Amino acid sequence: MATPTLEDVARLAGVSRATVSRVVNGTRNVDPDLQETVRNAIEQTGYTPNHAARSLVTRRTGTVALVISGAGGGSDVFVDPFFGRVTAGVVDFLRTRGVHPVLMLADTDRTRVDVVEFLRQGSADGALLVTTHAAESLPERLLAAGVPTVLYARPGRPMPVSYVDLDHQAGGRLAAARLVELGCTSVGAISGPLDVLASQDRLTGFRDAMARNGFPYVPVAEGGFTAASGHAAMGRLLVEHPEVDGVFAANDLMAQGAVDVLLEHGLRVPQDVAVVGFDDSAPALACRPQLTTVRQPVEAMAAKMAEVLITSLEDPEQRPISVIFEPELVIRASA
Amino acid sequence: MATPTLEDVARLAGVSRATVSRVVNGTRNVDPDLQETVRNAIEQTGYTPNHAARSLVTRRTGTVALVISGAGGGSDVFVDPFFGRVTAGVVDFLRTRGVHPVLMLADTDRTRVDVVEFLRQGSADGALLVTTHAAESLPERLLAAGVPTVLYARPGRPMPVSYVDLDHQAGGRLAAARLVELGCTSVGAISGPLDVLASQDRLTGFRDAMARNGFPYVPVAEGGFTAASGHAAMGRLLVEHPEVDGVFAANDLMAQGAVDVLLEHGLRVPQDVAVVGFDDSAPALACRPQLTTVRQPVEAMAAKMAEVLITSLEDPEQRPISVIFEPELVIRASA
DNA sequence: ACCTCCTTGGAGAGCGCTCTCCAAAGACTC
DNA sequence: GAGTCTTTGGAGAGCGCTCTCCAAGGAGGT
Repeated sequence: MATPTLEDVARLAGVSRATVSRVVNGTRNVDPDLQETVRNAIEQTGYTPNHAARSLVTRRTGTVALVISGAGGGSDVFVDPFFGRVTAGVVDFLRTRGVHPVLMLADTDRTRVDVVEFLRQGSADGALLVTTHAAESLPERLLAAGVPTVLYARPGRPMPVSYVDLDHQAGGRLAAARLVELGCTSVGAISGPLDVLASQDRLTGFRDAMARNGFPYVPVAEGGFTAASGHAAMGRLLVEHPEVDGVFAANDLMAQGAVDVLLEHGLRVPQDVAVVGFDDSAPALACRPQLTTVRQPVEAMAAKMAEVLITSLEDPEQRPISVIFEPELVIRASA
Repeated sequence: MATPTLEDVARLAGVSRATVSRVVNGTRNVDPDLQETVRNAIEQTGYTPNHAARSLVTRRTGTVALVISGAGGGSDVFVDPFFGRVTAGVVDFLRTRGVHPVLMLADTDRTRVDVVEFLRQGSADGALLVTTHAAESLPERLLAAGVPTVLYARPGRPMPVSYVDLDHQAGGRLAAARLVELGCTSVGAISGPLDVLASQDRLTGFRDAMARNGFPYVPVAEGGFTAASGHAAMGRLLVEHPEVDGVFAANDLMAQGAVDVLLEHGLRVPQDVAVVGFDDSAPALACRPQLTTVRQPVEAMAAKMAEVLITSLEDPEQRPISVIFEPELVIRASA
């Protein structure tokens, strides 16, 4: 048996297609008795509205694209707990609005084109773009295609697009203040990739605050936001500055790697070297000692991002919005 | 300007709508010169096929639902690296086929109904269901609704549905063999939630193998697949069996929690107590000492799940398929 | 040269829904 | 009680696409 259509329900209920549509969508007034009849007919036929047909006329799909633009490496972005947290936040908000996210990875030019195509086809109503690299071209492409878009993180070049972001510099300052407070005399930093705005900002904030506290120079080793890269970066730092007694790592994964190296070298954390991480994600708690870290409320930020998109979908005339979140220092054992 | 339609392209190229459609979709032969003309017209108008319209007639959407049925708790399922790995595997395969996953959480009855509705509306072509609890009702609901479905993990009750799974019992046996090989004389197990088939199977396999090796009784503490629950379970085990020198934890997160407790009690791992985890996910590597663990090839399994769904979408007459993966022991430092 | 077969383009009928318009009928005003 | 306004249901025109059918023309067989 073919799936029942509006027509079938209408015939069974003895009304017009329009009336059934009104009952289903709750638009306009429909006589209560008639409504009852229609509902029965729906029940009896097991009718479900066809999404494609509806979508064709309303020009709405009820889905949004959640685009994750890990620069380098395919689907292994998911090993970073960051993306899981973003996903969680987005899903958490969208589900309250009956909207569903379709997950897309944009890591090559080909896939970036796919994303734009996808949106232009009207397969989704808008895009949530989580990108790290400042040079990412998707924001402008999406903008050019007229796709409602919200970014996680400010765009590399100024453009009229909504975004949510963290005050990364403030986060860097928080970390510096903690190390200074602990009386560290020789501090170093493990930064994220420097083509990522957030990395630059965290470092800038950290350096500025250190400078204001009498540390004009801070040695920096660049990492790649992975535990292994943090491990390597800490190793380099240690070779050049064996006297280091305070380290700021630009995310928890790298902090974890750094702690490992320190321990391997027989140094105690935090007694010999204090370590401050960034993000406050799962590794911060799993790490021994547990990490003192700068909290980024990823879930809340992601949820906000979804919220901004939904509102701008409802009112297309709305101007771009930006929401900046404040980081927070979470003191645990490592610093 | 309104978005261009097939009609616009056809008019510009001086051909019929059908011809443009043929060029776009590559169906049937079209004269090369004409093709060229049409392609130019497409280029010129900036035409993109409308997804809803196409979907309405083809009855295909090019998306599948990736349903994650964490029993208890909303979107925090993503803190478990397991789901990130599943997502990665699924995305990795689907992208090669131009199919996109829409992420859905089924944690309440309401959301379960939503999932079924979603599929019945034809918003997606099929469902990938990742569920842990044996009592999950979605498989039968989906089956009843005639939705092509593939499960990650065998269904709680036998039913004609495709699935991929791991030989969890073999995994349990692998862990047992390792502890026996190390000469442990008093072993305990931290199981997963016992309403999860995989937990039961891992435990059964472990117990059977231990029994065959002269350990008729193995004390068990039930955990909940989180680090905290592993911590608590290990604590209980230690109270009742302070002499324990070998532990099998049913996933890495719990193993990590267990190791923490052991260390807190001044016990050395693996010298005093050997610990074997399960999954070989990120925490296994992050843990100090790094975990010896039973590897579950989650990404490959998830990719296979997607593949099975795609093939059954292509051939709806196909009978259910099941694919069982073999676990593997990964020896690191903890055992 | 006639007939058949194959290739290729066009016409047009939907796919299932929403929504604008219109008409009918009841509720008002004065 | 006539005219006006306000409900509420039905008719029907699309939304943009695919795909079946048909016709035209060229190739091949006899």
